[in-house]
Amino acid sequence: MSGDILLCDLDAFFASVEQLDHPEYRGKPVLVGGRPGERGVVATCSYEARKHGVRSAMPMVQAVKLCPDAVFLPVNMDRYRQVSAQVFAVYERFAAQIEKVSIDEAYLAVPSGVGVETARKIREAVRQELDLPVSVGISTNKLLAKMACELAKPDGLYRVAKEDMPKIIWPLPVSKIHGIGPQTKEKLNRIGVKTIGQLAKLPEGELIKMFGVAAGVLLHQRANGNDTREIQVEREIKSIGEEITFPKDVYDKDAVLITLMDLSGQVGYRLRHKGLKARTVTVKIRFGDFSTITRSQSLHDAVEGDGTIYRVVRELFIANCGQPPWRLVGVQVSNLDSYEQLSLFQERDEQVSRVVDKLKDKYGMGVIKRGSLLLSEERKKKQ
DNA sequence: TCTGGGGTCCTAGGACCC
DNA sequence: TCTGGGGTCCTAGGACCC
Repeated sequence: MSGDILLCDLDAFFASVEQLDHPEYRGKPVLVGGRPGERGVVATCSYEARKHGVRSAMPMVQAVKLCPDAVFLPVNMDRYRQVSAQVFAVYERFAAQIEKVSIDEAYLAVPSGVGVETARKIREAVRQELDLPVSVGISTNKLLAKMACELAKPDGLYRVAKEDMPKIIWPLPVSKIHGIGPQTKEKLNRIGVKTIGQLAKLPEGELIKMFGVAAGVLLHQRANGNDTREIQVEREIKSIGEEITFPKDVYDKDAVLITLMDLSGQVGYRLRHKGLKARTVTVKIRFGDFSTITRSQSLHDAVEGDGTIYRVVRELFIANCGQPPWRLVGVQVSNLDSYEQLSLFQERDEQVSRVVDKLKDKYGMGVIKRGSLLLSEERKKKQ
């Protein structure tokens, strides 16, 4: 299948939406993320903030030092999802095949040769109708479209042809390749490989020795601009999880269990809404020293009820919780099966969970907290 | 400086089976 | 008496991305 691939990436998306909703923030450094002074990181920052050295994923305390006069805002995910849907509706007018990568990023497949023209129209439409900047990279495969988009930012459009590789792509550092993170970069730098061009000339066998077959072959291909990944319109969900970092480290096991019960409920709710059941339940524990473990259990029968999920979570936590303090806990389900029709003998827990879901749908997530029930149960057990 | 939350994919070892 | 080889599933951890 040949054609043009576009990567559309909304610039500083969360910050841009905030500047859209609050015109008084335009032209100012805007930081969206955790609250300053508390635990948390920068989710997105406007380009005005980037001038001060602020980056996404940076701890908030550090960002405050770099840019104390910035506008600090919490993440308003519902709003961003809403705007994202509007943007994707625009994309649909210009491409039949769209792969949603994330809330602010999508690959579009368009006929060969019309990439630049389509990109121009998309940028214009998104700007006119939604007043948002979107950068677009154009090429013949996903990898090069992604790299082109990096060169297009901010608020631009850029096309990279395969023939342009040596001139435009090869001088760039290896870390610019999608999939090369800090570890891989460091490993390559140690053998003197700094640029993509140097990586491209390295024998494939060498890379396989260093990184194993899968990663070695991939690195060799990517450095040479080869990428056969197709646009995936429908992507199957593999796991659903919720986790939380406590505002302060917790020493009270019962308090952690209450949190785990709430997280189990949130995960179960999302699971049932997707029409799925899970065969594997995982609990994640991060300790005060930031060391982190995960413990999982696969079950004979797939589960979907909040109580069933929590029972496994509770057992796993109690058996593996080590010594306090705890910094973070999480609940994840995987090994997902699509949902079967209710049997006549469905568990009571599943019935209860569905009633709870209906209430949550109607009145919002906050309406029912089973945690408080748990606390009294835990206390009873102790007495 | 003190490190979020949502994911995907890969590796490696061990259990178990034929 | 000296212990193959392949396949699958499970578990834990790590790299990476947005």
